[in-house]
Amino acid sequence: MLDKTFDPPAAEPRLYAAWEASGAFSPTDDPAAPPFSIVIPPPNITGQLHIGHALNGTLQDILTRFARMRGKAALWLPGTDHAGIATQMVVERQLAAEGNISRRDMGREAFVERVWEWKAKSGGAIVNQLRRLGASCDWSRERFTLDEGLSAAVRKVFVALHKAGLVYRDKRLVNWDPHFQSAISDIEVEQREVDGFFWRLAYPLEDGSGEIVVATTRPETMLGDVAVAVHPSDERYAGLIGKCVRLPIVGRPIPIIADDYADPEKGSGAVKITPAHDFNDFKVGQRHNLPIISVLDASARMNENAPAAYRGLDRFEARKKVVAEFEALGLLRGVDPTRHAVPHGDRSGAVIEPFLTDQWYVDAKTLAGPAIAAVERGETVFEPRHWEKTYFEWMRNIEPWCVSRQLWWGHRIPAWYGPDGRPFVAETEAEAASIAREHYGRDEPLRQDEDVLDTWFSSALWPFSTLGWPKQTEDLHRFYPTDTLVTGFDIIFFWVARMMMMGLHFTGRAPFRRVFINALVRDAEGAKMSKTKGNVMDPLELVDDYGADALRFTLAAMSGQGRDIRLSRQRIEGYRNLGTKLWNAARFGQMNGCGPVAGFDPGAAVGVVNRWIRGETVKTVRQVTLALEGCAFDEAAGILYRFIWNLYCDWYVEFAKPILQGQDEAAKAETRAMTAWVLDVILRLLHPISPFITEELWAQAAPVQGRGGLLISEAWPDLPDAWLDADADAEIGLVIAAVTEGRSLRAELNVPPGARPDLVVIEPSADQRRAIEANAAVIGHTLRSGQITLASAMPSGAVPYVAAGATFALAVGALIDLSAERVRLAKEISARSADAEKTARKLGNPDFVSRAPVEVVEENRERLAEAEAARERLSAMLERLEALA
RNA sequence: GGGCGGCUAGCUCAGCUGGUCAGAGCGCCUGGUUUACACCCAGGAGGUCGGGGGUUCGAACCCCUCGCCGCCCACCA
Repeated sequence: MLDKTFDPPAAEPRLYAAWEASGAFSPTDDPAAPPFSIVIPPPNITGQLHIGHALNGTLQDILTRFARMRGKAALWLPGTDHAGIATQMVVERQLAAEGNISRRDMGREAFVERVWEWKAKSGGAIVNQLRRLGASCDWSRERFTLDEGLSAAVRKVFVALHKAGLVYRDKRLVNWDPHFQSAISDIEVEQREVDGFFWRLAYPLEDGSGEIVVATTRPETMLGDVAVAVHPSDERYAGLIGKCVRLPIVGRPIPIIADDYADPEKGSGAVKITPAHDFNDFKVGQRHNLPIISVLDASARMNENAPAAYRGLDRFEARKKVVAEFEALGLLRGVDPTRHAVPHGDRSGAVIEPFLTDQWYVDAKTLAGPAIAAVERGETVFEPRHWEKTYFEWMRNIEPWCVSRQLWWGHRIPAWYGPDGRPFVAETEAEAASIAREHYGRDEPLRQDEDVLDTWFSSALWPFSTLGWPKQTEDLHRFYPTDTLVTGFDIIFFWVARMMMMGLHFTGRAPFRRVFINALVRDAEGAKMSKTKGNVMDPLELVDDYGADALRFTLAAMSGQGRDIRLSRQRIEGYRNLGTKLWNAARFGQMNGCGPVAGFDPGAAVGVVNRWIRGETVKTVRQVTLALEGCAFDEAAGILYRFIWNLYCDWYVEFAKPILQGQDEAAKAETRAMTAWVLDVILRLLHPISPFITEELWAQAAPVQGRGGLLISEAWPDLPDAWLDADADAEIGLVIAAVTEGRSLRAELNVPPGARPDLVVIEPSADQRRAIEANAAVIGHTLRSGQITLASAMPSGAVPYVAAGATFALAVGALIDLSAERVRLAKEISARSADAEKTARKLGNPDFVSRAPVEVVEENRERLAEAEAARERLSAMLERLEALA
C-alpha cells in the first residue's frame, strides 16, 4: 500500500542510481533507432547550480527523455567549461586568501598545476548538482573543454583558420582590461552609466594668435594627443586648419587638421585626437598618418611617454593632476557634470582602456556569411523565432574577434616565434620548428606564444569537438548535427553565433537544427536574482523542500516564451500538490484493486464512462506530444495538469466509485482495468517533466507481470484515433453539466450538505433520457442526489435548472427558502435574456449574416435558439413558483 | 539614436492562424468527517483585456498613435 504522500528525499537518490545503473542514459546501440542529440551548454567549472541552470537543464532533460521514450537513440552530452578568466580569478583569490604567493611569483607552470588541483577538488560540483535535478545525461561521454581531445580540436581549428587566412595577428587598439592585464573581446565590454565631467581645455595656438578649446571626459589622455580636428566646413576654424597648437604640459606642437569626424554641433566643434587611447581617434590618426603616442602601460599607469612628473601615476590620479595643471595654467575653460557611458570589463568590473597591442584575431566577417545563410534558409531555426533578428543584426555587423588573452589558464596559442618575432603556427612545436627551419634555412630557437585563447574559442567547437572531431568517430557521424540547443539569450553572441560559424566552416553543416532560447528566471517581484540583492533561490534548496519533480514541473509550466519567469515558492508548492494528487489517485486505484490487466484492450470497453476517459486520454496524448515536439513546455505541463486533476481525478475517479461499489461484475472489472490503464498513460506522459514520482509510481502502483523494467525506458504512448468516442463525449458532457449545475444550485440555495434531494429530469429527449438513465448511479454519487426520476412537468416543491439543453429539477422542497429561489430564477432568466438579445442583435445585422462564414452564423442561430428555449422554460417555472407562493 | 519584449481578475500568468476567449493557478469569501488526497472536496465574488484612433459584419487578438515597465545594440570630444 502506498504511503499518503511521495517522499522525494528518500526516493530520488535511489531512482537516479537505478536509472544510471540500467544504462538508460546512454543512447541505445540499436542501429534502427533514429539519433537524437543535445549538447549541454557547458557550465563553468567554477559555477554553482543556479536557477537558470535548473531551468535550462530541466528543458533539455524533458526533450531527452521524450526522445528516448519515442524510441530514439537519445544522447544528452554533458560537460563543463574551463572558463579562463573566471577560474583564474577564483584560484588567484584563493591564493591570496591563503596568504600564498601570487600567480606571477609562482610562475606559469606551478600556477596552472594549482588550477588543475582546484578543478579536481571543486570543479565537479555543478555536475553533481545537475544529477539532483534528475538530469539524464550520458555521463560516460562527459567532456571538459581542456580535455586532450578538445584541446587537439582547438589547435587544429586555429591552425586551419590561420592557413586559410581567417586567423591573423594584428596590431590595433583592443579593449584592454587593466585588472587582468589582458585583451578582451568587444562583447565582454559592458557600458555602464557613470557620473563624470566634461572638462573644456584650451590649447594655445603656436603662433600666439589665440587658442582652441576641446572638451573631454578623460583629460589624462591629452598627454598622448597628436592633433586637434575640426570639421572641414566649420567656418569658425577655417583659418586655423594647418596651423599648430602647443600641447600644454607636454609642450609638443600638434597640428590642427580637418576631418569629418569632428562634429560642429558637439562641444566647441574641435576635438582632440589621441589615436592610442580612443577607437575613433585611431581611425582619424590612420587617415592623417598621425603618430600614435601611448601614454599608458598595461596596468593603466602613465608610462615613459608621459612627462616625467606623471610616470607611474595611476590614470585617475593623472586625470586629477592634468586638470589641476590646466587650472594653474589658466587654460581650464569650464567643467560640466555629465552622466555618460564608460566601458567596463564584464568580469573584472575595471574601466576598460583602448590599448594598442599585438593580438590574434579571427576574421568573423567571413565566417559569419555561411552562418547567416544557414539561418536564412532554415537549416537552423530559432525558437521563439524573433531571436533570429537579434542573431542577424549582430552577425551582419560583426567585427574581427580578438581571441588572444594574456592569461595562463586556457588553451595556449599554437604559435611559435622565431628570433625576429616571426610567428609560426602549427599544431605541435615540432611542426612549427620544421616550418621555421624551412623559412630560416637553419634551426633557430623558437618561443611559444605566451597567451591563451578566449574561452569561447573552445566553446565554439563544442557541438563537434565533444563528439570526437577531428577524428571521424562513430558518435560524430551519428549525432552531429545535434537536434536542439537550449540556452539563454544572453549568450547568443558569445556562443550560439560562434558555434554556427565554426560548425559550418569545419563540418559544412550547422551544429543544430533548432535553437531554443529559454526564459530568464527572476524572483517573485520580477527582480533579476543576484547574490548582492540576496534574492537568489537556490534550486538545490527547492529540491530539498519540494522535490525535484515539483521544481521541474514549475519551471516547465512557467517557461512560456517572450516573458521572464517569476519564480515563487507558492507556485512550486502548487505543482508539488499535483504530484500528491496523482499519487493519491494511484493510491485510490490500489485500494480498489485496479492493477494493470495483461491483455486489457481499452478499445473494447463498453461502459460509457470508460469510453469517455479513453477518448480524453487519446486527446491528451496527442496534445502533449505536439506540445513537446514544438518545445511548448508550458503547454505540455498545462495539458497534463488539467487532465490529471480536472478530468482524471475530479471526474473519472469519482465516476468510478459508484461503479466499483455496484453489482455489475463486468463493469467493475472493466473500470478497474481502465483506471489502471489511464494511470499508466499518465505516468508515461508525465515522465519527461516529473521523472521521479512517475518512476516510483510505475514501480509501486503499476506492477504487472513481465514488465519489470524502468519507466525511463518505456515507450511513449501512441493511441489510435478509433478510441475517440463522440457519443460517449456527448453523454458524459451532459452528465457533467447536470452535476455541475446541480451542485451550483445546491450551494446557492443552501441545501444542507448531507441532504440527498431527488433529481427530476423533465421532458428529456430520447438521447438525454438514455444518458441520464445509464448514468444514474454516477450522477447520484457526484451530485449527492437521491432518486432520479422522469417527469413531464415540474413537480411541486422542486427547483428547476437547465444544463446542456436539458431541464432538471432538484426536489429540495421543504429544504429551502422559496424567496431565495425566486431571486435565483430571476437572475438566471435575465442572464439568458441578455445572451439571447445579444445573439439576436448579431443575427439581425444583415452584414453579419451575409459576410460571416456559414458555420459561425449557424452557431449563433443555435445559440439563440438554446438561450430562448432556456428562458422560456425558466420563465414558466418562475410563474409556477409565484403561483405556489 | 536603432531594435526587441511586456502591459489581461488582488498576485503570477494562459489566451496559437480575428467569430463561446474573457480563462487558470494562487490569494480571498461561503460551506464540507463524501471508502484516494485538508499538499483535499464543492460553490462563489472579482477584469470597460495600458489610453486613444482605425480596419472589419465582428478585435484582448490586425494597423496607427500615445503612455508606462524591462532588456539588447550603438553613441556620447
